[in-house]
Amino acid sequence: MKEQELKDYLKEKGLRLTHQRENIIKHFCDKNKHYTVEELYEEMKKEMPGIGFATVYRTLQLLVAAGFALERRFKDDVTRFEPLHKNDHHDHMICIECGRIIEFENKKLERLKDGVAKKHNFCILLHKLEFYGYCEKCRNKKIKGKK
Amino acid sequence: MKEQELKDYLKEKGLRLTHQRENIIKHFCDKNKHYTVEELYEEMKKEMPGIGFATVYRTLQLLVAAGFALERRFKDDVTRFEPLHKNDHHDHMICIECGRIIEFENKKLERLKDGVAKKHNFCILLHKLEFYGYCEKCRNKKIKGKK
DNA sequence: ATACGTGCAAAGTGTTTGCGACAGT
DNA sequence: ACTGTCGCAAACACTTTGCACGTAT
Ligand SMILES: [Mn+2]
Ligand SMILES: [Mn+2]
Ligand SMILES: [Mn+2]
Ligand SMILES: [Mn+2]
Repeated sequence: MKEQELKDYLKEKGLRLTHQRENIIKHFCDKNKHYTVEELYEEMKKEMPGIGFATVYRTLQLLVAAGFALERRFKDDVTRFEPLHKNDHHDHMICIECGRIIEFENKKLERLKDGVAKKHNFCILLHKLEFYGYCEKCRNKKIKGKK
Repeated sequence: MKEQELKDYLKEKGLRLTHQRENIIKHFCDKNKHYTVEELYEEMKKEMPGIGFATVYRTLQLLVAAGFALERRFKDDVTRFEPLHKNDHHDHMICIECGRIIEFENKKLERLKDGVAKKHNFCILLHKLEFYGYCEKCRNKKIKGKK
């Protein structure tokens, strides 16, 4: 379980398991969301009214350093964090109407991407692939609206 | 020629061709670079010592609105602008060592991307594809360094 | 007891804007 | 002359950090 792994990581690094960290981890790690610091901070305040923004901020950095979260930034230029569930890599489609984020993975696309990098003798370490447009729901709404 | 097209655009919109705009356009539009506002501002100061940062900033916005430049943002989170040469679409590989940007286009990748979007009933309007890693030069340097 | 962590507020950074003076038409 | 534009400086919108106090170990 994620929480135990985290505890081990903290111990190994000589870091402490505070109530704040424990609660943040419990709240964050099993979600499937792309949180801004602000968003997570707002949710945490409900459970721990005194918690500080900086604590949430620093705990997210910690989770990234520990390999339990990923930092992302989409077109709105706000830093977001998502819990890393497996060692899965995925890319994103973002609806510019409702903000919905659809995750996808496509092996063929990944292979093709690696091929393109190789063709340019580029040693690819990471990549970013994002689609922006309308999700199914919003596109349907648009079509209806026009009638 | 680009400059004439711009003049026509300005006239059509009731906007003015100032010395600042003229010089910025001359300097920027034929380059093949991805400028931050600051970078272009520094270069423009050499030709027009009194020019203001805000003028460069607003002129770049104007060029984007007019369809003569594209706004981009890579991993360093600074807004960049590149002159739009044809109606070409391209994606980028960015060297995390030297900052070199390699542009590429791959029809197969684009088609595959559209297919993936379609599979998810996502109406794709724009996309971002960036590779980060080492360019050929920097990768070779790294290999030599290790010997 | 000893650091590490917290909450607050301040500082940092790049982006954007209000405004009075200036200049293209 | 009439506006649009300029340069400056201030405002913004986050993100990051310093510090005195609190707390896990
Ligand atoms: Mn991918
Ligand atoms: Mn995701
Ligand atoms: Mn593309
Ligand atoms: Mn480019």
